[in-house]
Amino acid sequence: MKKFYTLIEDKIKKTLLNLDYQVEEVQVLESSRPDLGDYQFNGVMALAKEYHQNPLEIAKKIVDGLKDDEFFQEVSMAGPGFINLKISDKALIDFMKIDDYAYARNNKLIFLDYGGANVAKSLHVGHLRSANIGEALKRLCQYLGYNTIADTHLGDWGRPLGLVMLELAKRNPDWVFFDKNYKGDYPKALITNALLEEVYPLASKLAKEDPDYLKEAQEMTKRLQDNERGIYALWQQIMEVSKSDIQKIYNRLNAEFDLYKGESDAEKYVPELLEYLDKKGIVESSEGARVINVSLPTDKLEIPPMLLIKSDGGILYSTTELATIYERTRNYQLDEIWYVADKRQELHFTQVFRAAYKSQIVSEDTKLVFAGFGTMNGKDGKPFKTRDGGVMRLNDLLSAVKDECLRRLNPEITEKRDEIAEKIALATVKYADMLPNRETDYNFDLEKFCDLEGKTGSYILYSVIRMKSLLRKAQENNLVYKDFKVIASKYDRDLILLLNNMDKVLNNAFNTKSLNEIAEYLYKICTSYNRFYTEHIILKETDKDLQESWLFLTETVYKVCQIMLNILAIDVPERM
RNA sequence: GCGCCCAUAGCUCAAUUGGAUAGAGCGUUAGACUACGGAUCUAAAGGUUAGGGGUUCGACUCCCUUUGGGCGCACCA
Repeated sequence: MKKFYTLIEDKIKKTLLNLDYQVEEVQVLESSRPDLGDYQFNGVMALAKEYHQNPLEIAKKIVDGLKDDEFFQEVSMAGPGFINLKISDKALIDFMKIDDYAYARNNKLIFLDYGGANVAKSLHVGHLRSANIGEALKRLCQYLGYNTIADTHLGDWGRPLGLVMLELAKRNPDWVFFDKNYKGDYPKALITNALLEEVYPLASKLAKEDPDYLKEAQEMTKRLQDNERGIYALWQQIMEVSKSDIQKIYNRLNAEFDLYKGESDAEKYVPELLEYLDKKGIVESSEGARVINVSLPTDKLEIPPMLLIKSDGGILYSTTELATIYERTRNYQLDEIWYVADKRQELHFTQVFRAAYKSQIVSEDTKLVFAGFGTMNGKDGKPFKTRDGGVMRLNDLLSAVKDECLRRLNPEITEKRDEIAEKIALATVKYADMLPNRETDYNFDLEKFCDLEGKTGSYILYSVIRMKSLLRKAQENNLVYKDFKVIASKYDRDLILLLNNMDKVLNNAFNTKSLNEIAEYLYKICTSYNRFYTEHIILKETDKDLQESWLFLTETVYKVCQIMLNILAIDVPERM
């Protein structure tokens, strides 16, 4: 991978070392004052403090050390000691010619846990963020050379299942699943998604209103956890139906998981885990329950203990979560595990992570990372509800946006209209979802998702498709674009500078685990390109060197956009 | 009660983690097509970064404080 910032940073570092300033790392930033330079170096003030010297004198020495380098067109200082750097056209042209956009592979393995769907419940818009962010992070890791494993970790074991089965039992008391003494085979095909979608919300509501109903649900949950034969058979049928529905929607979202494991898989490891923990001697009794104390002496505020076993002997979310880590670290040699979940779960994960380290289920050099995202709220602060009061399903959202895309689609396109509209809709939804900062709370607004103009996924696709179309026409006219020769205008130059940010953007995104920087970057490239595009009539240009350079630049921009879109898991249709 | 997070243009969001003049989209207003795709492009208006104090060369960012919101605090997931 070619790295433009590293080139500049190395030059500055070398200069500083020559001047006897001991620095580990030098950071150059894109200039906030384009009138003064392309890049800025702000480290002088810090050096002045460290070495008790006048910052302006240090800045002067650095400028003197750099200004003869033909890499720079201009090096100057300003204000309290900012260094402004303007790159020479020759350096930019040389860098443009380098065709190296791949990262070296490394042998690190990152496990990503995202999606977090619950079975027996159709995916709704609240599930969007985890799937989008998680999938994009996974692809980002892969692009940067890491190995990855993705698991959606289905919620398939706890009380929700107890609730569903209780309601089914109330409606069908004569079903043999519920007969403890029944020894025969169980009937098939009793469960449908429509049934589950009706039953689950109802049972959930009843449990909130009626303590007795809740108690019965707890008993049902316990029967499942105790592996009662009929209950387990019914559970399997629910799983089968629900899982395929969930997979369908994740496929629609381009979320590709290596594993569709769930809490039920981790549950098998619970007895082994409990034995392990007992041997470690870190499990304590508290009010009839079994807990792990996870507070540390260094804590400013107290972290409450992690609840391992309920007083009725049942297990909990935290227990299966810990068992999941136990399972994963035994099956794979992991360097990091990333959790992409609503940030309200932060305390829970803090407890689980600490318990995992304390019990040495994971070693200290395995990084457990919680990448929390902001909560999705409705337009009026209410949680994303449609008019009828229900939660909007993900499929309905996608279909609504797709309708809008179809309505808008170029009427001259007669083939594959549905497929194209689907891709544009997905791009629009995904882009809108990934544009805000990962940690900020999110206002769900259907109208906003249906907007296809301005800073949207649809705009990005339009721009990229237009680039492709231009390149196709150039090929049809037998125009070659094998080399980059001249920078003709500020539009060309701005675009080139933007392209040079790529490595920096990807690494920032990786370090902060947020995609908005990539989404933002894509938009910047597209607007910059569209400006360039309207300024130059490329196919009509008579200066052949100029024309070739413009086409070469177009192809490079196209290539970079494709890489970014691929990371965000957005597909580009041929036309739109 | 204890604690965490948030408050930026009319609306929805950014701000390279302490850098120079706080940026985008939508909306509003005014413009651009006998040329490569108008889902485009060019402009304008819009800000005491909730209020107050502090830290320093420099604060949307860090500290204190007031107000207003959201969230989490063991047998739910």
